[in-house]
Amino acid sequence: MGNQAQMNQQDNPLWRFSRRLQLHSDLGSGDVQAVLSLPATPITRRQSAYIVREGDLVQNCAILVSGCAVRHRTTGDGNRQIVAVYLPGDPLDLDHFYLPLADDDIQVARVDDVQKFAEVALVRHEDLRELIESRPAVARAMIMTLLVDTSAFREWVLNVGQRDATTKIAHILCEIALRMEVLGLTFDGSILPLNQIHIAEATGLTPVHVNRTLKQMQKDGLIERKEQLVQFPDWRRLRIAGDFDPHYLHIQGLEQG
Amino acid sequence: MGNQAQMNQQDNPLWRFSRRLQLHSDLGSGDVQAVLSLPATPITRRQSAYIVREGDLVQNCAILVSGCAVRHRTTGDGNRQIVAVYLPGDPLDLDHFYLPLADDDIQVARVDDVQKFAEVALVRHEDLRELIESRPAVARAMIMTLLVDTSAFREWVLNVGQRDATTKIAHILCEIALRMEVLGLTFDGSILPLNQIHIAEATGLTPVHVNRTLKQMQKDGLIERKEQLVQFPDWRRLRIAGDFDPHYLHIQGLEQG
DNA sequence: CGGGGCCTTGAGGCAATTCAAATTATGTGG
DNA sequence: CCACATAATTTGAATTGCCTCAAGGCCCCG
Repeated sequence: MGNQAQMNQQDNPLWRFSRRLQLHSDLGSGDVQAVLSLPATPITRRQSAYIVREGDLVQNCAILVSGCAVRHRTTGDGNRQIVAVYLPGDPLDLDHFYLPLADDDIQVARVDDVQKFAEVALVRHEDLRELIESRPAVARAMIMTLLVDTSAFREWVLNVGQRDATTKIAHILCEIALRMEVLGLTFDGSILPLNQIHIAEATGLTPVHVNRTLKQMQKDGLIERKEQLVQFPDWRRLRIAGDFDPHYLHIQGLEQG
Repeated sequence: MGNQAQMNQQDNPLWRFSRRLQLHSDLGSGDVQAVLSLPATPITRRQSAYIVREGDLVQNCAILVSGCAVRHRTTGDGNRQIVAVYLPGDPLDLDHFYLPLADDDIQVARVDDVQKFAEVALVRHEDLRELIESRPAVARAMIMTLLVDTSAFREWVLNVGQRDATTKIAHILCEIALRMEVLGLTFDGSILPLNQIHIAEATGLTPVHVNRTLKQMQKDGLIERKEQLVQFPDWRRLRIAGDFDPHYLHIQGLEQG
């Protein structure tokens, strides 16, 4: 029965989300149950579909269940900058609960290879309000999650502003790899959720230069690539090359990788 | 008496802070009074002094009263990136209330010209907790303030990642000018709170290039300079040159500048 | 088997950097 | 109030990391 209950729990679309909340804050089992019991509407989105558009007045909070999404902003002359990458379990726009007018686009970056779509769970702001009013620990966990994302934004300002191409790319790879690992998504050996164009838009480089830099990183043994797979033969070296110190992600119980 | 009371109110070190909170959210007069009555310890800091250091376990929330401060992060090889500029009335680190381990430095960028120091009001987290527990509207206003800052971080990722030197600099000038105006600090004609090195660190450019770009902007009539003063002969042109759309600052009642 | 993503490669150009040094402000103590 | 130290701005010359433009190749999918 315990086993059965656990199986059911992992089938809950919000299961990874509950784990994500606990990366930064402790929740009681009642809190976790309350999160898992949130009324959530599952929706699916194809590759490149928008989940939120700049200017939307958002009524729901979207939580990524499968696939990968990116948040981006655009300059007046159309240049795109990715400001965040979202993985399964990540809330995409908790901020819109407090500030419902969206100022970024959120878009599917990668879909499930067999299903051909990404899954998102929508939670109405009203239901969310009820949850956080009855569960202060959950409210706290959500705010901490928001603030950790904020810390990551600042790290991205630094990454985009001060590092050279190789370091920028290595840094982003490290961040994604670590976050996947911590959420039980096992990056190493699995498929990189971003293509070279995404990496370009996330680092402020051109796709051409990303391509050349990846080539060079491969030659230097920093990464290995077979088709869509990206592997890290030497995690420590990549971390150093990417000037990556994960403290800005505020992950509980992470001493060193 | 009413006049007297108002005078006293403006002398309160937290007066501008209470106005800042109301930029994004409405507060009742009881809420405002509660904010103004917060026990705050005034401290002074000289030019370039640190208010918070990366790694600190912060016990207080710092609110800038006078002068200018910047928040920055540093790469492994010592390159600095400013990620935020703070003006009088801005809370410097509300985030540390929820996530007390600092991951940025916060430093005085400019002091009062006659007093030679910047003023900061320290509010103990304990007192802050009491306030937000008794005043939900204040709690909400603070979270919204945090999230507006977050939106600004994302705009900075875009600014640093995708725009050319002139646009980057014009954008930052616009942001600071607008924020000063909205807080009643009247930028135009007053002294720019940042020097060229700060602008360089905020835009990801070198000080040398910032200097050359400012020269060019002056020649093009985008800005005017007399000693420390920076003036904008044509606000509209600067806004366009800086690709500046203030919606990301979520300022209530701002239709267009 | 044709078309659309995505990746790859080459050649040339430029925006911004690096390095170096002079000039001008700002601040300090005698 | 001047002499000195320090910080900030300015200018020049040479270099380079990354971009632009352009085209070709691969693979998946209908």
